[in-house]
Amino acid sequence: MPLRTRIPRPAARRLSLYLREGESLLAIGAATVSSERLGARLGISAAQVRRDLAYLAQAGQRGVGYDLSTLVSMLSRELGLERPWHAVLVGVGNIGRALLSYAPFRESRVSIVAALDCDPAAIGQRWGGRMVEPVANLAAVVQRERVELGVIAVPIGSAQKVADLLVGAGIRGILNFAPVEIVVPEGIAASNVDFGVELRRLAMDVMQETAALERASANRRPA
Amino acid sequence: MPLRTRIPRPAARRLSLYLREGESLLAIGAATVSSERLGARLGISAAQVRRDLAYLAQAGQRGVGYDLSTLVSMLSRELGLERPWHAVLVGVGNIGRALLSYAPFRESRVSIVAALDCDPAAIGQRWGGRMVEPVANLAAVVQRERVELGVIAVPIGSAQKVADLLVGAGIRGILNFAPVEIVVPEGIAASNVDFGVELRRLAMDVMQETAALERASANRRPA
DNA sequence: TTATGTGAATATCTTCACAGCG
DNA sequence: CGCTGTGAAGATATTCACATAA
Repeated sequence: MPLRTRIPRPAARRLSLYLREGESLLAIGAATVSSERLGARLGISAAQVRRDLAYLAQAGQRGVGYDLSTLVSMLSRELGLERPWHAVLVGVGNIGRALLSYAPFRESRVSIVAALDCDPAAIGQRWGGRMVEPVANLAAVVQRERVELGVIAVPIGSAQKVADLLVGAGIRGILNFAPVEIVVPEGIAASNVDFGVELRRLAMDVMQETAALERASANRRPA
Repeated sequence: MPLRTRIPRPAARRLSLYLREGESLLAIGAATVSSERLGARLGISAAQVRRDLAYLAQAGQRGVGYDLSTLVSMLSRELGLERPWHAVLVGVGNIGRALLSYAPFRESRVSIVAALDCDPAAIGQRWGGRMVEPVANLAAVVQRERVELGVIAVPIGSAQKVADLLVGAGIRGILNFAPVEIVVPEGIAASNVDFGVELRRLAMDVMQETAALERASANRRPA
C-alpha cells in the first residue's frame, strides 16, 4: 500500500472548517456544493479548496461539485470523528462553564464527559448536565469514561500542574485556555487558545490593514 | 525611506507570544533572554525566534541576547499597543462573562470598555466592573468610548447580524466566538475562535501523532 | 458545458550555517 | 567566547491554468 502522503498542517486545519460548513449546508437542505461556493463562505480560494479536498480520495464529481453527505462523512473520517472522543474539563470558572454549555458539542463526536475543579465550593454543582467532581478523581474519571483529551480552564498558576496531571492520567491531547504555553512530553498533542493573544493579534491586523490602505492611496500619487 | 518589508503573517502571529513571554520573564525579574531560551518556552526553534525578532530594528545584542525591557517595548510598538485599544463586547453569556473577567486584560493595552446584550434580563447587570447596556446603544458607545474593536459572543443565529451592526457603527476589527464564519467588507479585520473546531483539530492531531508513532515502529521492522 | 483534479510555476516560510559584533 | 543577524538552501504552501471527466 502506498501510505498516502501526510496532509499538510494548514490544509488539515482547514478540513475542520469544511466539515463545519458542509454540515451546516446539509442542514439547510443543500445536496452539493462547489469549491467556489464553499471557499467563498470561508474566505478561501476555490483552488485551495480543491487542492485540500483532493487529499480525500475521490471527494467530488467533475461538472457537478461535491456531494455534501459524502463530503461530510469523508471529512469526519479524515478528522478521526468516526468514533466518539471523550474530553475531561478541568476548571469550571467562566471559560469552563462556557465550554460546558457550548451547544454544538451536543451533536458533535467530541464531547466533554466530565468536569473537575479543586475548589470545594464548586464541587457538586451541575453545569450543562454534568456534576463537578474533585480533581483528585482525575485518574478514575479518565479510566471510567475512556477519556483521551483534556481541556485546561484554570488560572495561569495551576495550568502546568494540571497539564502534568492530565499527562500522568494517560491523556493524549490537551487544549489549554490559560495564558501560558504548557510543556508536554513528545507524543502528546497540545494547543493553546489565549483570549489576550487573540485580541492583540486583532489589533495588529487592524494596524496592518490601515497601513495597507494608506500605502495604496499613496501609490495613487507616487513620486 | 525603504518602507521596511511587511512582516510575514506567521511571524506576526508569533510576535504576540514573544510579547507575552517577555512580559512574564520581566515580571520574574529577568533582564535579558536568549533566542534559545525564549524559543524553548514556546516550542519554537531558536533560529525562528531570531529571524522573527530581526524584523524589529536592532532588538538584540550579539553575545548577550535580548534586553527584555527593550524587547517588550519594541514588540508593543510593532503590535500597535503603544496606544490603548478599546473593544466592545456583544453578548454576556458564558463566553462573554469569561472575557469580562479575563484577568490579563486589566494590564494590557487592549481592553473591553463596554458590554452589550439584547436580553432585557441581562441589561443593567454588572460583570467585571462593567454594566451591561442594550445593543441599541451600540453606535453611541462606539463614539463615546472611541471603540475600534468588536467581540461577538452571541449565539450562532445572531452573529452575522451583530457583525453588520458593528461594521455599521464604524468598528475596524472583529473577534468572533460564534461557530460560523462571519462576512465583513474589505478593509475590516476579522478572526474567529470556535471551541468546536479547536477540539476537533485536537482530536485530529492526536490521530496523526498516533499514526506517526505506528509508522515509526513499523519502520523498525521493515519489509 | 461545468467544475474537479493536478502538474508546473510561484510565492512563502523555515532551517542551516556562519560571518560579525560586542 | 557567546549569541545575534542574515545570506543561501531547503521545505512547504498556494495559485495558475488546463486536461479531464460527467
